[in-house]
Amino acid sequence: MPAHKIFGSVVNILVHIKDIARMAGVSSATVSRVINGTAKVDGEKAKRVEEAIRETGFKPNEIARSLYRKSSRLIGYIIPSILNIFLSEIGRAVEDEAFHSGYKMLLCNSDDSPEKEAAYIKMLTGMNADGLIIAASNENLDDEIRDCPIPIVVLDKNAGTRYTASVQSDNYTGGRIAAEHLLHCGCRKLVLMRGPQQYTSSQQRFLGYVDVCNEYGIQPLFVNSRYSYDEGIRSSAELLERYPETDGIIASSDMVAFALYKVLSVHGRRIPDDVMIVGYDNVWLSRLMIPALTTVAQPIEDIGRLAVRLIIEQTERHTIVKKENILPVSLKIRETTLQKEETQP
Amino acid sequence: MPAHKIFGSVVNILVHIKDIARMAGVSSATVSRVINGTAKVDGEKAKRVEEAIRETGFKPNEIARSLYRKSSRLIGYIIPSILNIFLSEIGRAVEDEAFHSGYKMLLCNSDDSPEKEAAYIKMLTGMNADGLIIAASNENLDDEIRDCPIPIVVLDKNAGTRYTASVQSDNYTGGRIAAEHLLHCGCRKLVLMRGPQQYTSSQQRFLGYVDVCNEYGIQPLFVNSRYSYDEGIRSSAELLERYPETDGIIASSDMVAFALYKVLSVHGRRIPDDVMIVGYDNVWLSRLMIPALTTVAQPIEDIGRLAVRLIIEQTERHTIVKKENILPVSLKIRETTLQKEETQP
DNA sequence: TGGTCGTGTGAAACCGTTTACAGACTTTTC
DNA sequence: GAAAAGTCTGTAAACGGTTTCACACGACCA
Repeated sequence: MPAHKIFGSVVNILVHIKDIARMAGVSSATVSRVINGTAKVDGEKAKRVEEAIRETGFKPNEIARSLYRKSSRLIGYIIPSILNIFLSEIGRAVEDEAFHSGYKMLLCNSDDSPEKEAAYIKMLTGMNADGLIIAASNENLDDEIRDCPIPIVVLDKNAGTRYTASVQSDNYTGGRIAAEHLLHCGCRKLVLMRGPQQYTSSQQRFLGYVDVCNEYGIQPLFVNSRYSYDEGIRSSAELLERYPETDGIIASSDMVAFALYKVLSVHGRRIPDDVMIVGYDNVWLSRLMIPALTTVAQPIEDIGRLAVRLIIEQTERHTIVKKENILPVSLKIRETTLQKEETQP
Repeated sequence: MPAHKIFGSVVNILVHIKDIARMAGVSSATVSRVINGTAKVDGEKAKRVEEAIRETGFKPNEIARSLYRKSSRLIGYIIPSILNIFLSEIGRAVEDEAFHSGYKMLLCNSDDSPEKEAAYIKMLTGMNADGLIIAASNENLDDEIRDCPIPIVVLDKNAGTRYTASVQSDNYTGGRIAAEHLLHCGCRKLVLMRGPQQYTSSQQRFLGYVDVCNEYGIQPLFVNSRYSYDEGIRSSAELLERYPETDGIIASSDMVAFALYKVLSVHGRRIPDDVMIVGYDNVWLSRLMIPALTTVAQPIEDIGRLAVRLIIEQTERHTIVKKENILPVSLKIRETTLQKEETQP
C-alpha cells in the first residue's frame, strides 16, 4: 500500500454512493438525485444524505459518471509545443474558460509530429473528450479527423468541411496595419517576414501587406520564415543579406522579432533608429523586451475563450455553430517604431 | 446531429467490442484478450478479430477501461500559471515522459488560488488520475491533500510526511555558485534577490549565498522578491533604491533578471559593465535575451521526467519511492557577467 | 478405457454511477 | 368513498469495457 495512504485519513477512499445510501437509509438512486438535483427528494432524507456526504467527504467517481453520460467534460488542446508562448497564452484562456464552464483542459504537446498528434486525437476520442482545439495541425491527418466523432475547432486555418469551426484573427487587416504603420513612420524599404504558406494566417497577412505596398507604390519585399525563434535567427540573417538597406521589418511573429533584435544587434544596427520593427501576436513578452516591441495584437484571450465556447455550444446545445470566426486585431505601438512628427506620406 | 458527423465516415462511432465479437464469431471476452494480449487466443480467431478491428477502426472506450481498472493513466500537473516559463518547460518534460509511458498530462492552471487548486485536486481524484505533480502549491490545502488517495509529487518544497515525494534541484549549491562566480568576476557589493521564504528553494539558495559571503568576508545584502516579472520590476526598483552602489546581483529567477534589465536600462546602468547579473533557472529565454543571461541552470528536463517516473513507479510497482530528490545544478556563463582576467580574490 | 491435466472459451460478474420504470403512498376530485 | 392524479422512492438496467470462473475439449498417461 502506498505510503501516503498510511498517513492520510483513509475514510473517503472507499466510500461509494452505496455507502452513502446505506448511511442515510435510502437507495443510491436517491443519493444520486440529491447530488445532481435531478428530482425532488424528501427534505428529511435529503438532509441525511447531505450529512453523510459531508461526514465521509464522499466525491462521486467521475469516470463512472462519464461512462454513463458519454462525456468526460474534458477538452483537448493540441499544440506543437508548450514552449510556444503565443499558443501557451491561448491555452491559458482555454483553461480558464473551460474551468468556469465545468470543463477541464487536457494539454497535448505534439512536437510537430503527425504520429503524436494522431495518437492524441485517438486517445481523446476514446476518452470521450467533448471537443478538440487544434493549433497548427499537420495536414495529413484526414483519417483521424474524419473518424473523430467530437467537435474540432482549429486555430490558424479555415474550418472548411473537415472541421467543426475555426477561430482566427483578421490577418489581412493585421498585415495592412503593420505595413501602414511603418509607412507612417517614414520607412520606405519595407520587408515582410512571411510565415509558412500552408497557413491561411500567413497568406492573409501577406495579402494585406502587398495591397498596402501597391497602394503606396513601393515594392513589396519579403523573406520566408516560420514562427519560431530559431527559424527567426535564420531568416533574419537571410533578410539582412538580401535587403541590407531595409528600414522597416514586419516579423512573422513576436518570437521572430526577438530573433531580429539579436541579429540586428550583432550587425550593429540600432532599433528603431536604423531599422524599425513591427512584431505579430502581442505575447506578454513583447512589452517587456528592450526596446518594447511594437506589434500587431491578436485577441489572444478572445480566441481561446471563443474556441471553448464553440465546443461547449456544439456539445451541450447541439446547435450548428458559426464555421469561420474572425476576430479583430489592433496595433500596439511601443518602442521599436517611431512616429516622426507629421510624416504623412 | 453535429455537422462533422455528416461529413465524416460514421463507421467507428458506434462500434463496440460486442460488434467486433459478433463479426469475428467470438465472445467479447476473446476480443478483449486479443486487444490486451492478456491470454492466449486461437490463431485463426485472433486473426478474424484483428481483421474486424482494422475494418471498423474500432477503438476501445478508455473510460470504460478506466472504470474497471481504477486508473485513467492521467497525471495532473498543477501550477500557478501556464505563463510561468520555468514551469512550462518542466511541463514539457512531464508531458513527454508521461506520453512515452502511456500516460497523458492534464495541465491545471491554479492562478495561485487555493480554491481552484483544491477544485483541481478533487476533480483529478474523482477522475482516477494516477498521480499529481504540484508546483508551488498553497500551504493551506491539508484537507485536500490528506484525503487524496493518489501519489503527489511536489516541486520546490520538501515532501515531509504529507507528500509522496519531492523533486528539487540543489538550491544551496545554486546559491553558492552564483555568489562565487560574481566574486570571481570582481564584484564586491553583492545583492541577492531572495525568493519567497515559504519555499525551501529560496531558503536554501539564501543559505548558500550567505555562507559564501561570510567565507569571503563581505556583507550578504539582500532584497525580498518573488519569481515573477512584475514582482521583479518592483523589487529591482527597491534594490537600486537601497543599494545603489551594487555591482553584482543574483536574481531570484530568470524572469526577475529580465525585469532587472529593464529597470537598470531606465537608470542608465549598463550590463555587465556597471552591474553584473546572475539569473536562476536557465529557461530557454535566457540565452536569447540581449545580453544573454548568465544563470544558474536547473536540470529542468530531469526534474519533470523524474517527477513522472516517481509517480509511475509508485502506482505501477507499488514501491516506496525515494522521498527527497535533489538534482544537481550548474552555471551557464553568458554575457551578463565578465570574468576579468585572473581576478582571483 | 478412464482419469488427469492443460488449454482456450464464453457467460456472467464487476467497476460506480445515472435513469427508466414501476410501485407505494398521498392528495385531489367527483 | 372510490377513482384519478400526483409524489416520492427503490429496483434494475444501462454505460462499455475487463476479468473470474467454470466448463468443454483434446492430449497424455496409467
